[in-house]
Amino acid sequence: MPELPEVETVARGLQAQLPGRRIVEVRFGKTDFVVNPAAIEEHLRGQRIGGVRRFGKFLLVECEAVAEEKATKGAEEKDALLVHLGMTGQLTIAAAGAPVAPHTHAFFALDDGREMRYTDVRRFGRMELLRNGGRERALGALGLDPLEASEREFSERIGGRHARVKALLLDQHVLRGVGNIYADESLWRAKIHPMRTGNSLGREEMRRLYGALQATLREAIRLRGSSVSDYVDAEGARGEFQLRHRVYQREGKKCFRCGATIHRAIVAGRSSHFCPRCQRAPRRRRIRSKN
DNA sequence: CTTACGGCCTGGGTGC
DNA sequence: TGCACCCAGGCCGTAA
Repeated sequence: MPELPEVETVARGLQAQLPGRRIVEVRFGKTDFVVNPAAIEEHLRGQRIGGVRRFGKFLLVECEAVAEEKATKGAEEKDALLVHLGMTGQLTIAAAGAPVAPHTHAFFALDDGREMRYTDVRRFGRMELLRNGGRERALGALGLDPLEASEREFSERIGGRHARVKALLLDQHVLRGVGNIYADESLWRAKIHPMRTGNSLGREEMRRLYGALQATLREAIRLRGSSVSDYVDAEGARGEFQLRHRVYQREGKKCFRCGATIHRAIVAGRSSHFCPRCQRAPRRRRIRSKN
């Protein structure tokens, strides 16, 4: 599942390969995950790739018209191809003649004979061309990057909320980039139960969670992400952080810290994995009803 | 406004 | 061999 570390790894891989390359042709297979595919085909053809960046779980492939076409466009914000990998999306670079993996639905032919390809079994991903002002509309509501947020900013965003901490970590409007794997792994490291509410966390717990989240994300980036299903990097290689998972998809196995049995429960509508001994459950759920 | 929840999208894996 | 069912992340509508 591509979350912040996986998307960061893909972005770095593409950034190492794509800047300066010109897109000579765009082709699509299925397009139900693409916003206005015709506009992408027409507009990106001939553009030069400037750079590739990650924003939360989104990839931004920044493009610009080459010199002779610039005059007609004027000086405006750079165009960017926005890509969200969903659950099973893969954005890879391949030789144009290389075998095409099943479920490959987008091809961006480059001027050096290679192709950037988008493969996505489930097609829960998304692709859209962002032009003037589109960036703010598409990304403006997202929260802070957890690796850029200060401990104070983190505390302010989590601490004032009544929602469960698991839901808050997953909420892209609170923090951008955290998904189910890294929420569960961070909560385990910080010894905090996923059903705790944001405003129930003490100063020390908040400090632990902030530190655990950053440490987990940084280590996962270093190991090039978690390959639990389809995730691969821009070169098609799997990550290794799945080998370091302490709770995610370890239901019934022993806690690495205390030996208790890892549990799984639905929290915030998502499978949540935790150690019932290390991560103490809150007293009780508050239940709201009318009278 | 905040929170919780169910449904929808898709198709590989699983279990019978 | 077939087939119903589960599940994943993001988003949206609805209700409290």
